[in-house]
Amino acid sequence: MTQPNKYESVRDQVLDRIAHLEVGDALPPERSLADELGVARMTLRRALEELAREGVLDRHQGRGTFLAQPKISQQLEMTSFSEDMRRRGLVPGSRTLSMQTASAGASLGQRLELSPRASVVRVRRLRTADGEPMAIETLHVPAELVPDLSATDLDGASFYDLLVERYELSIATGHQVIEPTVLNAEEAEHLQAPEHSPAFLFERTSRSSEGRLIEFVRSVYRGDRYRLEVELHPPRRSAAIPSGGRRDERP
Amino acid sequence: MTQPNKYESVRDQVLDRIAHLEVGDALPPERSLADELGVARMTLRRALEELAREGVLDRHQGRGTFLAQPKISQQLEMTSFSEDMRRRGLVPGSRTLSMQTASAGASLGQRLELSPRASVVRVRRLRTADGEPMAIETLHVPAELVPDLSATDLDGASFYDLLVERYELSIATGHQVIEPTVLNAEEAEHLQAPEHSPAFLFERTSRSSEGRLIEFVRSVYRGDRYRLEVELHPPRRSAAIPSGGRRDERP
DNA sequence: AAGTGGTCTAGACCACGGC
DNA sequence: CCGTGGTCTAGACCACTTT
Repeated sequence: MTQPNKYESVRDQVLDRIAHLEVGDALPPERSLADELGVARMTLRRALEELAREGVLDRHQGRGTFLAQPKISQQLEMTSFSEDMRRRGLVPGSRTLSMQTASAGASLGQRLELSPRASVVRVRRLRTADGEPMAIETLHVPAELVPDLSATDLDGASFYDLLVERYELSIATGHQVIEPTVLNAEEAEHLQAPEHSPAFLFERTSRSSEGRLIEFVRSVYRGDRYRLEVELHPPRRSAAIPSGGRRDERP
Repeated sequence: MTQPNKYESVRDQVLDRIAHLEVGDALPPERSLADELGVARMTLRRALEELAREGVLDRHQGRGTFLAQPKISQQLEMTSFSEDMRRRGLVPGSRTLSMQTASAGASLGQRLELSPRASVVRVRRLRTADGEPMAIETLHVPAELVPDLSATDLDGASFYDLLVERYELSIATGHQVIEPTVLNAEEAEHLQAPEHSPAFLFERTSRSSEGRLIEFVRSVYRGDRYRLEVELHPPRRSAAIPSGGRRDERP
């Protein structure tokens, strides 16, 4: 039991416990399952809530809890390109276009919360899916975080895996801005798509669990091969800006 | 007390209770606040968790709970255009471009889970923010759900509010596909933006809590005025597809 | 050491679905 | 009616931050 919180380990125990079930099968009732796992029902429920939120389980009051159909649109999570492609049933690949180390400069320094004189590694990669060009990714990382990083390290590999395995850095949270754009001539050439054709522009900054800024990534994705799908959640009532205004009042 | 769940009313009471606070101010400790509101601490915590998830509060173990800076990036929730614009600090508006009722036809019938012969209301609206064109929205609703809907009903109003107030329909969940696109000549004219300039294409289907399909909406947003911001959450460990694979095992 | 939020417990009752 | 998940309670202890 290396997890600090019991409900996390309970979550994993539940996953083991239901590994042999088919989609649509019912789980044991909460009371029995809690008993079986030796935890309070509230603790089990916390684990089940997380699994339901992740889309693994469907819960219905009065009926029971069931193994859900695996979801495809678990999008906009903090996944790497590689993981994202695998979820879409494609084989991810990578070809490094350029790599250099230089001082951050004003604007990049600000984004990475570094001194403008700090050294930053900039890697430009063509990302492929099933061998076809999918995106151009420009990665910026503080040089001190990734000593001895070489271009071949990144060929065909997941940067996030490399961070964990070699530099013991793991990314915990991120902030991403998404805009529509069109391909310029150079991007179009790399991506083997028409110039001016629609594309996504993603700008992501990622932090470690300690809050340290680890990367700034700018990615351009072909609009004809890549799209986002999201499940929209229940409208959070008035919420959000509690500025004196009236809350919703029911008659 | 018209809310069925106590934690919902507690949530609203907390919002009232903190309405006069400035950003960064501390809330009373959970124990006192629970006492004051006459509920168990667990119930109060459920309300506080929701408010923290919505971005209204920041909570820090050992320090306290604080009124958060209003967030801009609460994106990709199931909000209406009107609500979305308000959150961005803009004044939403609407001008109905066209409205007609016709039979669904094959493809639209499929999307709306209707017979191809079923009657569907199609409304095209120009959506504005601070008076400037922001998006073109094409809404499709089964006609039987919205008897006597007229074009003026929708001028300047939120369709979702109208659904609730007049038709007693409320939207619970949705599925949205997001693609980059470019404006065609007609869209460009309505949106007062250059032809071929980047734009977002959203296609959304929404359901009531009973699972009934209520609407299919196709929206084109100006890429120079609208962008998405998302907070990326921790990578859900192996999860999601519980197909016999090993869960993460720590030594 | 004191005070905060975070977790966990054991049990009660409620709301809903199916028999 | 019974069994299910959903809510709520009162209290305990833990982990973290500040004094």
